[in-house]
Amino acid sequence: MSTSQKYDSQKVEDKWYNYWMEQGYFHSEVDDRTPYTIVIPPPNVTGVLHMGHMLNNTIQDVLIRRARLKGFNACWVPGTDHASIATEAKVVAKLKEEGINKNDLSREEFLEHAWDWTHKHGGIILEQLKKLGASCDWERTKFTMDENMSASVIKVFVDLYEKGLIYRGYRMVNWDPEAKTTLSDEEVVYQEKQGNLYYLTYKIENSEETVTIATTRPETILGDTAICINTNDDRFSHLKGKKAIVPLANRAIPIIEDDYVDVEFGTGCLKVTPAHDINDKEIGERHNLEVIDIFNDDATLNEFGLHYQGKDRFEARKEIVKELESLGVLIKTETHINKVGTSERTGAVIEPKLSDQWFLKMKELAQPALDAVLNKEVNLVPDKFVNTYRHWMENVRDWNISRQLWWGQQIPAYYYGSGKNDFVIAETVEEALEKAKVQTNNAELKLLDLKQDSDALDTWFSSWLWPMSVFNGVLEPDNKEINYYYPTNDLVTAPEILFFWVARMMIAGYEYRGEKPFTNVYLTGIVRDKQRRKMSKSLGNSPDPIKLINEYGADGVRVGMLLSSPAGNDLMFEIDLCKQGSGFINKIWNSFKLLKSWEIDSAIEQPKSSAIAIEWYKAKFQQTLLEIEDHFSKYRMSDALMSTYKLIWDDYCSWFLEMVKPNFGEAIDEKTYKEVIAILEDNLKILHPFVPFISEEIWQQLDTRTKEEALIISKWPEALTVDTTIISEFAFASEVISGIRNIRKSKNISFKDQISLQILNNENTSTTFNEVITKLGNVSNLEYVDQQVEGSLSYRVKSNEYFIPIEGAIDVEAEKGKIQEELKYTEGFLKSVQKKLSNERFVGNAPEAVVAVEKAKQADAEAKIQMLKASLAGLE
RNA sequence: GGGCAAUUAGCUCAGUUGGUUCAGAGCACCUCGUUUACACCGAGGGGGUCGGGGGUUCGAAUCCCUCAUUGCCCACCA
Repeated sequence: MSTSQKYDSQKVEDKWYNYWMEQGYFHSEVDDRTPYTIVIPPPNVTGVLHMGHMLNNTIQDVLIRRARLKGFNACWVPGTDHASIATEAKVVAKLKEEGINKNDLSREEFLEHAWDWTHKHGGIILEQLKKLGASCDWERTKFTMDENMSASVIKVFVDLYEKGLIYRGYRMVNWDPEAKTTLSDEEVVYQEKQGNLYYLTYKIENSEETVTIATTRPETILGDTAICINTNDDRFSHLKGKKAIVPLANRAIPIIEDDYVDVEFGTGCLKVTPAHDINDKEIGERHNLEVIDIFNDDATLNEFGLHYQGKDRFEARKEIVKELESLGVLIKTETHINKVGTSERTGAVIEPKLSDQWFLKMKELAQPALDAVLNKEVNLVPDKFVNTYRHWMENVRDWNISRQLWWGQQIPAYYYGSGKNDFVIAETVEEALEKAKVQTNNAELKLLDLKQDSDALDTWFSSWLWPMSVFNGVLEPDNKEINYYYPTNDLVTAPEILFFWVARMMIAGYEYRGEKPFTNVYLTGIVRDKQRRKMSKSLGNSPDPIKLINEYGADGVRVGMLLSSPAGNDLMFEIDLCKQGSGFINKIWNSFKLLKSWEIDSAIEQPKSSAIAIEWYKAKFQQTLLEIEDHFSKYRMSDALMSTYKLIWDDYCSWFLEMVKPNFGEAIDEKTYKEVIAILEDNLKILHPFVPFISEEIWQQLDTRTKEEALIISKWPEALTVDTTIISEFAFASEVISGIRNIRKSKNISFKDQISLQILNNENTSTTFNEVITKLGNVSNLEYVDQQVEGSLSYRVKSNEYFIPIEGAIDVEAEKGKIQEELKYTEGFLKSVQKKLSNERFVGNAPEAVVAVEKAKQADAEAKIQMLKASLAGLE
């Protein structure tokens, strides 16, 4: 074996990923083992991998690989989401580039384009996940518009309708004028925007009087159908029962009274536009007002816009303001900050709009999903999200599930007439026909007489079934896969979609299986740059994950992502993290190179120090493993990684390998070598979830492995409680060695110059201690002497004292100063301890153990003071 | 407007019921060092009155109050 070989991450990673795929290690089938299941949060089918996916999927892969090693039947189901709005927008844009207008296409033609696009770009992101090392069961890859998945959605829709939970309603909804569709409340993002508050004067009919109102949207006066004053506002009581004239439109509208009006805001008078404001709509309903919708679907003004007809709402606003100003109607303009709803997808300003939509009643459905979190049947990690979740669930509102889009599952409502309620709901058009015949009492009805609702369902109405539908658990609720894999174990996703997706999956899970969809929800943070800006394409601050992988290796990037990302905390990503990650990979690789370079000699007897090093490392390993298990059990991934990192770097490389390393030119004894290999193998097992590639590479280089013996399916070491005596003895010894290093350092003694060490008062030491000192003493170029030499440098560890005689160059005064300083500190320390012990209230109230500790401190300090005084005397 | 969380070293964060090991880790920084795996290295080092102020207690980073700042979520005030 060559020792000069450099680690080539790209080559190694491709090699092992292909091997794992070929051997089918990622694939899971129902068997007798306990399942461990994760369903991937399906990325948008036409999306590309970004840093958020990297973090998210790294965590999932760590969990799934660890579960696999722990002997579970690990199943990670991958897939993609059709993402109706996002994908449809992309397809529309692409068609536009080609000079094709969506409106000129039939639904079927458009869908053909959309499928083309999906087939062309779909799955890119899944290929990218493979580069990261994601060990998904690719044979199970699903798409939310697969036939079964869509059929599940339709079945659920019909079922919920029949239960009376889905209804069609004429309601105020969020209208995205760019995508020309409604959005759910969750898809609206409120942004603070600087706007204006315009004060407009309306004339009172048949009078010289006027009334002034304040509005942020002057263009909507064209849709005004009332002026509203507060019932108890005396300032305006004289206007009661009169009518005001809408400027421009010159319509007379009633002046009404309602408690809704805030007398403090603006002028205390409110213009009412029921078609374009949810509050106005409610007032309108209370007062039976006319509703005038002034907008087209793209938010240009319609015929009620008078001479502004056809103009965009914001353009019209500017012009109307000008006209109102010239008419003397606009009497004042104030700046005003208000929150404007925008579309999560297109960014367009949302227009509240009245329209017929499909809704799902949520209150009753949500209850079991709320209870599940409150009684810890489902754990949110970190649990700070429980409050947020509860608040949302307790105030959940009906879900607008219809979208005026084509890309998605079409709503299974079939109209047989033009009346509002002339429809039936059915899974297929044939069934619909039968139902319609019954409903209309018309046996002559034909398929052609039925017209399916043109709307598609909200994307989340398919993804909320994901944990069930990927196992076909909706269409065949009793199939063996769903019974085995469901409920899944962990869900890893972003808190942004806690309501969009997580909550709704729970709702669907309880409704359709009477059971939670997953036990733990790990909510990751948002990946940000160093300036805390969210990483995004538009800001250009997001590195290309694939480039990162090429440069630092997937293992390196995985470590980088996990180094600083506690659950729920945002990750401030910078390239340095990947450097640290690849540095760790390099360290692992080099430690392996060292081991490979050793000559093995079966004739050599095992040195005592090696035996001790092995015993110590095994204990240290177990101790750390317990720590790691604890971190994992609390989903503290960074901590689990850091414990592993330090175990490997500090304990294994810096101490253990130094201890067992044969002297230059010598061979290693066979017994030690075998133990080192065994230790390395255990190391590789616990490293594997974090750094799957390099760990498999080394594992396979160590021995010829059959396909049943690959690291990926080996056995995770069992965490045992061990006697930690040897660990503390070793720590004592390493402190002594550190003392020598310190002196070398402070006296500028080159490593090449051997130094002597004399030990005084060698108490509290053990065989272990002495062996470690001897071995590491060699490494430290140390020689032991028996007698104390005049003018030695000294240092102390516990109550032992160590002297290093150095010819001539000893500054006695400096030595004395050092000791005096230490003495002073120790005396001060002793004083504080004594004070505590002489405090009756402390001794009376503190637990015995605490008092005992203080007493021990006192004794130690007293002993040390004596020793220091003796040293000082020796120097005189 | 309502609610929730946070504030510990230059940065990102640990710190479990107040008390052994309570002021820590990683990174960054500074100094020194090519000795036979690794300069993607080794050995050292500096650095924090635990956001401010009060209180409870023998004892507070930890519990209570208050103020300040930041972040997140929710909400129909024109």
